[in-house]
Amino acid sequence: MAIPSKFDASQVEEKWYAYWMEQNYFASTPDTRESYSIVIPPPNVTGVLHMGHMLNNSLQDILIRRARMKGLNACWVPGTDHASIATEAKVVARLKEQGIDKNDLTREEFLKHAWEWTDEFGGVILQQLKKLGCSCDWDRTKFTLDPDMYESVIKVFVDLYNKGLIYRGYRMVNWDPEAQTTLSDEEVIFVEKPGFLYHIAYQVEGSDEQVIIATTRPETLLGDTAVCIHPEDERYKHLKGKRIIVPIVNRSIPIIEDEYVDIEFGTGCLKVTPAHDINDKALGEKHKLELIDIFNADASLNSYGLHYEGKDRFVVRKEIAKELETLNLLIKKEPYNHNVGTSERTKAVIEPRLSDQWFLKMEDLAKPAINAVLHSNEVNLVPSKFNNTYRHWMENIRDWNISRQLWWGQQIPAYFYGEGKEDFVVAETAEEAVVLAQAKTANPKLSLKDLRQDSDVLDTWFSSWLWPISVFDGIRNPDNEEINYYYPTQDLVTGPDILFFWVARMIISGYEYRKEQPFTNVYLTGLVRDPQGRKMSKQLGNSPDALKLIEDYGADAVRVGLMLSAAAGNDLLFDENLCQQGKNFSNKIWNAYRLIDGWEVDENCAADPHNAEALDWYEHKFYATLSSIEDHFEKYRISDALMATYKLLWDDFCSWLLEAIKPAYGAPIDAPSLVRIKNLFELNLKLLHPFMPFLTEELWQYMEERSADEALIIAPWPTPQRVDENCLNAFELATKIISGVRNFRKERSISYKDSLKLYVVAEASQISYHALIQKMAAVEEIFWVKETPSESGAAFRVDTFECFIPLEGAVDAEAEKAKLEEELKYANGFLQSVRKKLSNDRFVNNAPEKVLEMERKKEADALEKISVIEKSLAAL
RNA sequence: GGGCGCUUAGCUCAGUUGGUUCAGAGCACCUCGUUUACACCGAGGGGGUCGGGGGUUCGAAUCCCUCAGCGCCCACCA
Repeated sequence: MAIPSKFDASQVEEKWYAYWMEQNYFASTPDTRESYSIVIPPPNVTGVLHMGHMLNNSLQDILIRRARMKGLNACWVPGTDHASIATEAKVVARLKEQGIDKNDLTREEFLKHAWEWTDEFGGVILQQLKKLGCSCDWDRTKFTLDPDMYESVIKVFVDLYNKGLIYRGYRMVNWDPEAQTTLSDEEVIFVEKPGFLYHIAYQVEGSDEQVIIATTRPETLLGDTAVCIHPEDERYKHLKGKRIIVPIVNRSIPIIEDEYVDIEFGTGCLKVTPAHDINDKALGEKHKLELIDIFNADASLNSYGLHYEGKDRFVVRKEIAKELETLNLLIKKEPYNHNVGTSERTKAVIEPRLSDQWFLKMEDLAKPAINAVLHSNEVNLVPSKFNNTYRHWMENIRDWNISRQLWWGQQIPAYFYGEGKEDFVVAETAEEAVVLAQAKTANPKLSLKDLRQDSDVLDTWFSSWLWPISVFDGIRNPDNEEINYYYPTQDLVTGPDILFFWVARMIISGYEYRKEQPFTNVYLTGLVRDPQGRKMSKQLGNSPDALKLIEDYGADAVRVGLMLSAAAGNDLLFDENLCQQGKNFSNKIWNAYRLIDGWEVDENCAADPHNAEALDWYEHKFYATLSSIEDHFEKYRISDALMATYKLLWDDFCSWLLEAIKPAYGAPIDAPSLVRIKNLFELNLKLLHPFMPFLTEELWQYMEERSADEALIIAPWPTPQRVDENCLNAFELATKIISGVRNFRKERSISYKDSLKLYVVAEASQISYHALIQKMAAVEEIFWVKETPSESGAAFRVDTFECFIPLEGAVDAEAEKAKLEEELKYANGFLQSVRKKLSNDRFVNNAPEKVLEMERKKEADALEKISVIEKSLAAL
């Protein structure tokens, strides 16, 4: 069967992916082999594939494919995340389009819509991963809201509650007025926004005096319950103990003193609004101030807003400034930039708000997780520079607000039976709750219908932090075969943006629920940016369509393109040219095989010793490169591993080996050489397979008929062999001579069709690969001589060997001379610097013997080179 | 405001404990080439005082100090 002249990626990709699936190569079940497992960072169920997914899933596939070939029981668990706030926002928006208001629906009705949405779009992204070639064990696909996963989350909540680690607190939380839910601190992004610093006059009670306060949020004065000054502030000493009138509302509030106030800032006088500012809240508690919440859930003003009731806070800010102005109370309004917290998901400006929420105490839970990364190295972050970031966050960890005022998610298993703060019980089921409530209230008549389950759901991350355990059912059945076999997993590949959201918390839950790390290595990828260095975003429209890229270049090419510049932790400036480079590489390999495939064999022909020589060399080169590739993989330097493979294939295999053994036009190749080159090509395909699964499987299967257990995807990874360094060095010397001759031709515009004679001042035994030199440099004959011939021609030097090529007339003696003098000058300068070192006593006395030896060798080599050059000069 | 990191060829980056092969790679660039695997190619080539300054050392891209520029994380002062 003749191989097509072009590599048709799309057709090949579909064919082999289907074959791999059919043969169940991706599937894993526990057996006697060592396990190697990866859990996918579950993408949002409604998400679509973007460049970030392409990057980290390519990496995971490379790792898992290599592990599989190494004979490990490789298991890559795929799945999706319910992404409560993001998904709920999308569902709400779609309902709105259909004219349905979420508030008009019951919880059950809403969830029905959400599930419909999930079933419609959910998993699209998993289908897209298949196009990339991802070899996930699809039978294991999980969703964070699957019943078993749900159950695990609830079980953990109850357990942590019973351990006293989960508590309910009336706290200042981050309120997203658009999604109308709280956010964890991590979900709040501070953005610098232009605003104003308003200077407002407050009347001192029972006096004509006015006090000026400075604020960026004048609308909150409606909730002011004190004005605060610094106890040492001379300007305001006389005000101590007095009261002040809040403008517009005309409420009398106390003047309090606290060192919290910065005398330097603004007027040194601070209005205190405990309900709407975290610091003011603290002041309020310290000074026992009244607390006035002036906002509704959507951050419009409530009845405390008086005539502003119902209007949004930003509208009120403007209007109240105007009113103050007409009252002559607005003294000054100066432009002022300040940081404003915004919602990561909805971009809405966050309001600090007091409410009842559920919290998880983190400090003690974090301890083993700190130790694992920073001391015991049970978990390695790659690159390790993230250790510092990790430490800082973990050592200053705050309690985790885990409740969300949403419906899409795991409903908090707390059941209320009364109106009191403590009138609730926590249980896995309502039935258990009844029993608990009866006991707690000492009321045996209390029944199911007296219980009202907390309407909030849990933070999405409260389910994904269990992911490496729950996908193997290790929460519900902590001693099952799967969890014991696959846990801990080996590698986790994800972005540093979710180091705290997800990675740190998984480590925490791992130690809490399995007493050991959830994974050994965390490979943190960089962000994918556009060629200008900007983040890829929908708004900018600078993100290429991932699937279109695969269509245009082929999945293998896109993978190669991404890997080529994806050092761990470094942002990657993605340029489509990288995919082109990947495609070029595909083409190169494809054609290399076409060449081999086209060779006619002469069965009668004995093995050509020159071919054997070159094949021997490549074998050594291959294994030398293999060990460096293994080293790169050990250190998670995936792009280096790929680059080493790339150069091995392109330069060593194609440019040197294939050219070396390529038969002359129309001539056959000897059978033993063909067998060997095919074996070597198979080794190449194995090395390449994790990076370019489709192309390599296609070629592998072209080479010969393979049974199902001989597919490349499960072929054994090459094992390192002893490498003969002398062989590699000798070959390199030969290639330098070849390059020398080629350069000689180039400089003089001598075509390869014109054959040359080459004289080398050396013993024939000092240089190997004579036939190779002749063939690759198009040299008709090599003469091994004691002295440079005196005929007309030109010389060049390779290492310390003088090479000479006779050439009629066309040699410019002056130019030759100038060139030689230039070389001589450089060599002399080099010699001088070496001798200067060697004549320095302090160097000779202090430098290690090894270094001295090298310097002496350098000196000897330089001397030899100088003598060679001088001889040539004399000859001219 | 606190902490961490980065600055090496036009671009993206390697350079492990200071010392052969330390100034490198890929891409881009320049020159030549239709030699039947590949022009998605081949052969050859140019290009950096390793951000500036100072110091330690026999010796610094590598260690220390300082300045400049950039990035990230944390906190969030009205």
